[in-house]
Amino acid sequence: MQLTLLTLAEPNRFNIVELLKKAPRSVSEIVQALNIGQPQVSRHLRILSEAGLVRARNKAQQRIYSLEAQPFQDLDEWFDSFSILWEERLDNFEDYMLDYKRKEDV
Amino acid sequence: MQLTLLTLAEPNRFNIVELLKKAPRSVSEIVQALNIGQPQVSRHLRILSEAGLVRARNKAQQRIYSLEAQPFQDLDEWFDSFSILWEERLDNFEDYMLDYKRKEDV
DNA sequence: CGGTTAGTTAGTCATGTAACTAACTATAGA
DNA sequence: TCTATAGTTAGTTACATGACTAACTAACCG
Repeated sequence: MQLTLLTLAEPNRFNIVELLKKAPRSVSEIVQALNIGQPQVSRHLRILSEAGLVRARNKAQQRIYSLEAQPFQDLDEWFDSFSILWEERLDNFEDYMLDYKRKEDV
Repeated sequence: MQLTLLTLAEPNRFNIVELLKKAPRSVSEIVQALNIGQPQVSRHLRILSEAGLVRARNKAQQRIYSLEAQPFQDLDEWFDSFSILWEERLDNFEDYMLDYKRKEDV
């Protein structure tokens, strides 16, 4: 998960992922969409691939990249675990904060 | 969101956030939990703070840091948008893939 | 085969950033 | 006011990583 975050933090890779969310794409399609050269895209795709975020299938000379579900699902769950911060039962959360403060004050 | 990702990608900051998810904490409590010095923790907290992920309140000489909800909520929503990758209606998703392939073949 | 299209790999360079030490600031208490 | 506690800021160094160019590999086609 740590690895997934690190991989997504790079802006070009973030953009590649956004692109692939809409549909699988070939390397040259990705190159056209971003503002960097083909070797750079290739390298970022390798990093994404090694982190398990994308997968490639061959289509003649083309390589069609698409997203893998798992790591995104993992992060989705992780961020869900923060919902305590905003969810309905704010009152309860505040109780818990107060409780913490009480503990501090000892 | 980009910024939030970048900020969270650093392992120590990730750990700090995990800690603060459980409860607000003072700097020294965080220092004890991690394996780096106080200046480093202080610096990471500043970065987290500038990215809007945490907030501090003063308590005598201590600074008590806690999480801000908003950026986590934003990322939670963003990752939700990937649920097309794994959710129930896989069949529909496959249709959509096939549709894409058809487009390719033209 | 020879060429063309599609993509990857290697090597160099520059930049950003994390860790460390040392010095500084602020609050509390005797 | 002097000292101790709690944290921040500054300056240096080292390392990781992204961009670029050039060279390489693979698949298809005439």
